[in-house]
Amino acid sequence: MGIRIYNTLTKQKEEFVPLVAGQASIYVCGVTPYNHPHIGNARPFVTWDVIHRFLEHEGYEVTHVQNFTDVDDKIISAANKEGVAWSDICGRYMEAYFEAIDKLNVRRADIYPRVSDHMDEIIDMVAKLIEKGFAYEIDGDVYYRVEKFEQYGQLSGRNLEDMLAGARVDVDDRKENPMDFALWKAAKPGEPFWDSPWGPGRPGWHIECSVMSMKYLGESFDFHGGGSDLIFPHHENEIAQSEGCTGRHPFVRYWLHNGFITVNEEKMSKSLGNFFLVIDILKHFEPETLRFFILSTHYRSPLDFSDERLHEAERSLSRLATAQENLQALALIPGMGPTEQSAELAERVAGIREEFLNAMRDDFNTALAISHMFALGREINTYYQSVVSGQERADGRLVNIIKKVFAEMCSIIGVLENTCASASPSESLEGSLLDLIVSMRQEARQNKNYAQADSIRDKLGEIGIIIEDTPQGARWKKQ
RNA sequence: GGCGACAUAGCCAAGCGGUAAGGCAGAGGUCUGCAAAACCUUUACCCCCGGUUCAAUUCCGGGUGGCGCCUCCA
Repeated sequence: MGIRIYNTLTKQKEEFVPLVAGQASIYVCGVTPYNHPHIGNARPFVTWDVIHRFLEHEGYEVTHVQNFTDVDDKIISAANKEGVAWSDICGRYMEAYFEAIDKLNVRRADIYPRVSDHMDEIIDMVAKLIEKGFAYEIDGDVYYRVEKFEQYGQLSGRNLEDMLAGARVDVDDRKENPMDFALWKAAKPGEPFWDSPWGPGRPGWHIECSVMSMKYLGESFDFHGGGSDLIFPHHENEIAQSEGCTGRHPFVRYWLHNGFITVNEEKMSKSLGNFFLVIDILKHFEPETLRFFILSTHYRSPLDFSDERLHEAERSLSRLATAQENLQALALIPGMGPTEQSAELAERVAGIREEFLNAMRDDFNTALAISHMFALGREINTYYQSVVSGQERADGRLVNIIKKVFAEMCSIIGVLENTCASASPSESLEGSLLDLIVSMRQEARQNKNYAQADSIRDKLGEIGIIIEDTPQGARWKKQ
């Protein structure tokens, strides 16, 4: 079974056929670094991280490019406000971006191109568009001539007349058509600028992505992603620029757009001021919880954000973490040969794995895939209980298979990946102290001194440590 | 005004032609010294009205409701 993908361009699911067999090229619209990333920003990069991981799992060699729009009005105004150079603002928030994605266990893309490093290529492309008749210069500005590009509106499903009818844009009399958009903007006082054949200025918003995606991935490539608010005008314009320039179609084979994160059912956005910064959420929740929350809904659906939802995600995830703990406990029990039950379980586990993978192959349906992780968790817990209670003997080979499958799922979703690792040095003292306390409590229990045992448990609970008694002794975990 | 997508249990959320996955919360039970965790059982006239079909939550048409894009925005 191949991978099926919903393509915004055709509005339907299509079989993924890469441009080059065995390879997958991805360009994702990244952030404008003028503030810490908010979770609306986090959704595309978590989503694309999973897509990247899954494509690799399926054997594709992935090239993943994600840009930084480091030349922009908002950066300039932030810099002016603080009285620092615009490049300082960019530097600070690009760093913040990387800190956030590292915490969210998002693997790095292969290339992070910046607009300011691609001025020559941008100028070349604008010049070429003028030469081909797709653009014209007025007073140091350069505009794209939308009427010249026949398929304009194809991606967003509109035509020029409709757009004009409902136009809310300020009409600029100098433009040939109100929908014509800027490729190059003449410099205004106090703004950074670059020299060009049309005088000093800076690029319009859309041209950068055409230039940088084609530079690193070629004139035609597989995936282009971003939030659905980018469909129009940004991605529509990218197509017009790129295909107008190269004459090649398609510029992008599969357009993927993620839904928004909302708050009280309204789009989270900086202009509405209802946004939550990743850095702030992580003061109250584990990064893994936020990641799991994002992935527990299909990427195209809207996702309403609230503390309550996050708490739910936390509890759900801990269910999976418990199953993982049980699996690790199982691995420590000396294994014997297979039994009839363990053979059946092995079969069910293989079935769950297939279903998980099929869910991912169906337009990266992480929500469905995760439900199969819960199914596996249930199997693990049941098996663990029957082994621990002596009803069933441990099958070492089976335990290894389950561990492999569970780890495989975790590595695709990008969650519960490092829990096997031993405690970090800073936690090891804490860990051994807790082990000591737990063993003292065990002693009390053995002496039937339940009052003391319960008091220890309660007091640990007050500081956020949960004690669970199991047939093989007590174990502790952080709340 | 133009365009697009969405409406599934108390909440969240998959499915999208053959009468409904999963999670959270709730109820009952098993296990436990007691808990916790886990396991078992339990909770849906799939927004409304038409149509197509042997069969529709799933397709088509029309409503209703909230959402997004058309202006910077992930």
